[in-house]
Amino acid sequence: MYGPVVALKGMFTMNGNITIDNVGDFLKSNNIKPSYQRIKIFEYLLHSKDHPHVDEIYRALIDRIPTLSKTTVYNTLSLFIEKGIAHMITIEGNEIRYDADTSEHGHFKCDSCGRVYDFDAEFLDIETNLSESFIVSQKDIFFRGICPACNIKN
Amino acid sequence: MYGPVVALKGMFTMNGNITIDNVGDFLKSNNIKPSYQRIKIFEYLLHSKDHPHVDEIYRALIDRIPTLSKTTVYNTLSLFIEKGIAHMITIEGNEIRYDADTSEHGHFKCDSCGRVYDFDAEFLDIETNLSESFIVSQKDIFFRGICPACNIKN
DNA sequence: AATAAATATGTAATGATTACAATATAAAAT
DNA sequence: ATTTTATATTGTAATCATTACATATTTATT
Repeated sequence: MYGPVVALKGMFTMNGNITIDNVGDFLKSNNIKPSYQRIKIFEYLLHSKDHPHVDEIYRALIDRIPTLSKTTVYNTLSLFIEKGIAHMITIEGNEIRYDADTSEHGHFKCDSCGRVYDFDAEFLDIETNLSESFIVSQKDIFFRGICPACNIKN
Repeated sequence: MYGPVVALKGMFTMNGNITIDNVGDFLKSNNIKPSYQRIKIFEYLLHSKDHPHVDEIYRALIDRIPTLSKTTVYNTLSLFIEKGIAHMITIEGNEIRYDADTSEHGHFKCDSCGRVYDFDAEFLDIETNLSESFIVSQKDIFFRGICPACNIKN
C-alpha cells in the first residue's frame, strides 16, 4: 500500500499548482487509466481546499464536461480511494467529503458557519490502549466548535 | 456545558448496569423530561456497545414499545445531543451512529467485518497548530483498518 | 374537569448514494 | 484498417437515511 508512490503523493499534495500532464502520470503510476474525467476530478480535488462533497465536484465540472454524470464522479472517487490516492473524510454523518491530501492531518468543522479547516496534528503522539493486533490503515482526527471568524461576530 | 452534571455522566457511562429510576433522574438532572420513550432509548444507548444507528435502536425497542416511531428516535437523539448527554460519532459518511459515552475515547472500525471498537486515547497529548481562537467543543479520533478477529481469519 | 404545554406519532418530502443496464470510448487482436 | 474485447461513462430508477410537518396523544397546571 505504501510503495514508491508515496514520494509522488507528497509532491502533489504539498503544492497546489500542477499541470494536467503530471496528474495523468500520477494516475498511471497508481494503476489508474487517466481518462479526461478522472484527470479533471483529481485536479479539482487537489486544488480545492474545502473537502468537497460529490455534488460540489459535479457542479464545478459540469460546465467544462457537459456530459459528466454524477455516477462517474462517485465511481471515480471510489476508485481513487481504493487506489489510496484520496481519502474519504468523515466530518458529519450525512455528507461524505473527499480529500486528495493523504498526509496525516486533522479537520476542524465550525458549528456556526460550517466551514472545514485543516490543521496539523502529531498523530504519532497519540497514545492508545489498542492492542498491536489491530492493523491501523487510516487515522482521522476531527474537532468541532466555533471558528475565529464566527467567534468575533457573536 | 461542563457543569456539575459531569460527575453523573461519569457514573453512568463507566458501568453498564443501572436501573430505570436512575436514568429518569439522570435525564431530569440534564433538563430532560423523562418520558418512557426517552428513558428506554437512553438505556439502550448506555447498554449497547456497538454505537448503534437510529434503525438499530428503533428495531431493538419496537417490540417493547409497539407505538414507537422512528421520528421519536431521531427527535430524542437530537435532544440528547443538544443537552450533551450523547454524542454523534462520525464513523462513516452515510450512517450516523450514537454514543452515550461522552468521555473522550477513540473509535476503530474494521474494514472487514464492520465492527466498531472503542479505545482509550490521550487527547490532551495531541499537539496541533490550531490557533487559540478556535473554540473546540468536541474532539473525535477515528481509526480504521483490520481488527484482530479478521486478521486471524485471512 | 378544562386548558395549555410538551411529547410522540405517521406520512410525505428531500437528498445522497447505489444498482444496473445501455452507450461510448479505448485497447488489443486479427 | 476492421473486428473484437475490455474498460469507462452515462442515465434512469431504486434504495435508504434523514427531515419537515401536521396530527394525535400524553402530561402538567389552573
